[in-house]
Amino acid sequence: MGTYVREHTCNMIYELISAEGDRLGGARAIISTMAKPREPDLPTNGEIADRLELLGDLLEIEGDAVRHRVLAYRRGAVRVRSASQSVAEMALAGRAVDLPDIGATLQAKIVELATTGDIAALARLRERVPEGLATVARIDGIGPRRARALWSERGVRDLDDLRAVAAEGRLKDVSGFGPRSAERVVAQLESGAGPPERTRMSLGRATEIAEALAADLASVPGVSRVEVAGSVRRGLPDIGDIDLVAAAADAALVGPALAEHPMTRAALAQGPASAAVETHAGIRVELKAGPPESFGNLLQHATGSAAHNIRLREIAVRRGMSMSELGIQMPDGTLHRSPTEEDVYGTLDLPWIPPELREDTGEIAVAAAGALPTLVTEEDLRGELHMHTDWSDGRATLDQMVAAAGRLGLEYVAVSDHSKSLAMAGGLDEERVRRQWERIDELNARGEGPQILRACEVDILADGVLDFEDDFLAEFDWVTASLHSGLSQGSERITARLLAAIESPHVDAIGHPTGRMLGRRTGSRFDVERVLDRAAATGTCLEINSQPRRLDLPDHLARQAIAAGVMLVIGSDAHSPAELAFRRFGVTVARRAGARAADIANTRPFAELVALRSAQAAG
DNA sequence: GCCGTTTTCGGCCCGACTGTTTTCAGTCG
Repeated sequence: MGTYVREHTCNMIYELISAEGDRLGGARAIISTMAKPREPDLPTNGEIADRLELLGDLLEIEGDAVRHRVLAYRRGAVRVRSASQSVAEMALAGRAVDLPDIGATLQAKIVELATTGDIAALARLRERVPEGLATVARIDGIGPRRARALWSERGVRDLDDLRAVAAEGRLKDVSGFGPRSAERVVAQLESGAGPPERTRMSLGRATEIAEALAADLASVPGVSRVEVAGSVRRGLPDIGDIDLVAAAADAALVGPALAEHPMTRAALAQGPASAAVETHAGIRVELKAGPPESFGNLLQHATGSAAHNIRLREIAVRRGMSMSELGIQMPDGTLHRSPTEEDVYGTLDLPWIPPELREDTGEIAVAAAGALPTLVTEEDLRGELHMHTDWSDGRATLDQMVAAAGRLGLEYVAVSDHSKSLAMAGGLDEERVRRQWERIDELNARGEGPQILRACEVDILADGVLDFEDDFLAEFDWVTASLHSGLSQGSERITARLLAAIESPHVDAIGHPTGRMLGRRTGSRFDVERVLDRAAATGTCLEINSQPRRLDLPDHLARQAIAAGVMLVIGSDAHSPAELAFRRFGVTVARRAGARAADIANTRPFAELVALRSAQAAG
């Protein structure tokens, strides 16, 4: 019965998603791009998106095109960039039009790019408008109109021309420019040219800064509530800016408090309803403030994503309403203000949608059908199955780690230090493992605190052999197998190593399956379809590693794993007591993947986990 | 250029902040 309901709900969601036009179609996409090598001569999604964007930019700078035509190119570019399949392949098969925002015209242009290497319309446009102006227009405070003015009034065709004009002090008389904006452009050109790459940081670091600021601003007199919004609240793995919202009787009080905060390096903007600053950590913080009566509207608006909000506003418009951060203008002209987000969504006849799902990937249709899953929460986690002690590369003792897990209310905890081949991390050989077990047995004998599992993070060696013999592995309560070396091997070898571990009757989970490190290295390539298929068949769990630099599996693969019937585990990979708190980020990834508690193995009591494990050993 | 639970034509999300064209356009999120 339970199983039926679960699968039925899952299928329903999947069908709705498919009906939405493959917006959640990461699954098939990843399979096709990772299972077989992409045709080497086809343009990547990024290259296609760059061309479409350039087409839109140059059209806009030229100034003759209908504004919405420009926007259509830009929307198409965004959609192509975020697509998880090869859009060139899709276009060649006539299926790119299945993507939202891609029509017959854009598909034809993508086919043209894929087959001839260029787009004729773009080539003609380049003859009329200098390509370099697109870069000029991307400078902070310039934009297409001013770029066109620079071109027509000063003959500026690229960044170098702009530098020359600026150096001669001939910027300030260009229409649209005053002394302030000229100064701003000059400053940018001097500080290393071009549009600056804004600092990005991990979700973990951004969350820390955002929550500290929110707590401090909440104590400002007259402020009743401050919440973290934006991409931090949606749980994206890497963060470009921090959004905060405040409820205050007088909104104008909050901005100055942010500007004067010790973390603030420079104020960027300041108005009665919003403020922006840059912190010493180099990240931009946006603050919006409003009255408590419409706090729900403000929080919903600032949480985004932009695409999700646009979709909602379109729904509102179709019903004769108009939606903004101030409230929802009803058909009779009154402004309906919502103190809570539930009321905002309710006004559109939708259930509240968890922030982690607000990416315009089909979640609104799922919500409208009443088929949103109840997502897993941190409170659902009963045990920790991946953490280290100072027996290997952890920074705290076994006793300290176990005690910390106990304080978090965990029922069971796996002591899973590295195996012998990972010498760099002080990996344990069989003898040291047995000594560690003696200590575990002593602690368990006391009957206090969480149940401690004999566990390990065993290396999957470069040839696919596990770092411990089968007989020895059989003695552990929980075995996580991970790749730590040879991560750049080809897809075939990585796949073979993962499959070897998955097929072992003693391996319970695969740790950080892709090996990605955010901002440092992309994950290993492997045959996702085969790995998921065998993991499901053998009952081997795949880990969502909660370390902010890993977050691995990534959300799209976790979603695909759930659809394939694979059980997931959320592991902190903690190397200190404080890092056990990273579990919240693993939970966030799981939620972005649409995971319910039932999809996560360590939401179960240990007895059930043992049953799962013995079923696997028997099967 | 895209798209349809009012539409295959006629629309297309919304407001804040900044600087400058002193009543608003450009830019941004």
